[in-house]
Amino acid sequence: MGEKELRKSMAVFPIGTVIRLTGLTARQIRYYEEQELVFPKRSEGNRRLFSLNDVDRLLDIHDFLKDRFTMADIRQYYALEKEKQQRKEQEMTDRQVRRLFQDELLSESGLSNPTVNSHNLR
Amino acid sequence: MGEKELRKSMAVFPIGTVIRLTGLTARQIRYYEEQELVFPKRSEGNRRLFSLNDVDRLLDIHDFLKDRFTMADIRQYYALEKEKQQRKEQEMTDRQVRRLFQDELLSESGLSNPTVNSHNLR
DNA sequence: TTTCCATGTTAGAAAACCTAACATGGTTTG
DNA sequence: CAAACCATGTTAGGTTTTCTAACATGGAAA
Repeated sequence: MGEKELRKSMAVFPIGTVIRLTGLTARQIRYYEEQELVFPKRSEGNRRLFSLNDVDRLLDIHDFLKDRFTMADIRQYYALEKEKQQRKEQEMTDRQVRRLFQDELLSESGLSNPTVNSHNLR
Repeated sequence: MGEKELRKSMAVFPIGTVIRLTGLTARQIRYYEEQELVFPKRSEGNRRLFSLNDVDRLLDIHDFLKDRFTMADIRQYYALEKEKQQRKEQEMTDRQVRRLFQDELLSESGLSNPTVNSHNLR
């Protein structure tokens, strides 16, 4: 995860800030969490902490609702999105594994400097 | 001001978040404000609200202090920065005024379509 | 040494947030 | 239609967070 995505996923906003940022009410935000559509972290004292991604998602949820989708619909939508994302990530690691394997072959066959593997470079 | 700078100057973080983000103590943060080095906004209920720019500045201030600069030094430094910035902005508006003036001349002399001024294009 | 400077600590009050419960006005659904 | 459901409003009582103000402290400067 890059620096930018990391910043966007940092849980830093208490609910009051999110209310100002989104125009939603506390009730709505808490209900969306109860419905497992967003997953804010918690402070030591149990106060909700939202990330920028959470804020985006809250706005998306509200748009869906305005378009007369139900919470269950939205939950399912995000479940599918998550699966897609996970397949993508699996593809990435598969590719990395193949690359590692290839490196091994190269170094063992003596075609490459045996003390240096390409995936260690940079 | 572009969209990005606008986001960075939005006062959205309560002090607790800033504490987590910077590692500074509440005492330090409040003292830096008392010394007029940062200027957080206030919520309706009088709680401090910081922007990302404020967070950056707090970290900078702390670095200056670690380098044994005094608050007065830092205050002066930022005063100079501000002047520089203001001169720059004045330059910009001067340039705009000259351009507007030029446009007027052109349109009145009939060299340009009188119903369209170039600074209105795009 | 005395003073100053940046920060720690404490106390009491107010704001913000928490959960849980009940209320309500539109949908669906039987 | 009546009953059930859904998204949201409202209220109450309790906890956490933040506020200001004041006094304490250790190291640097005068």
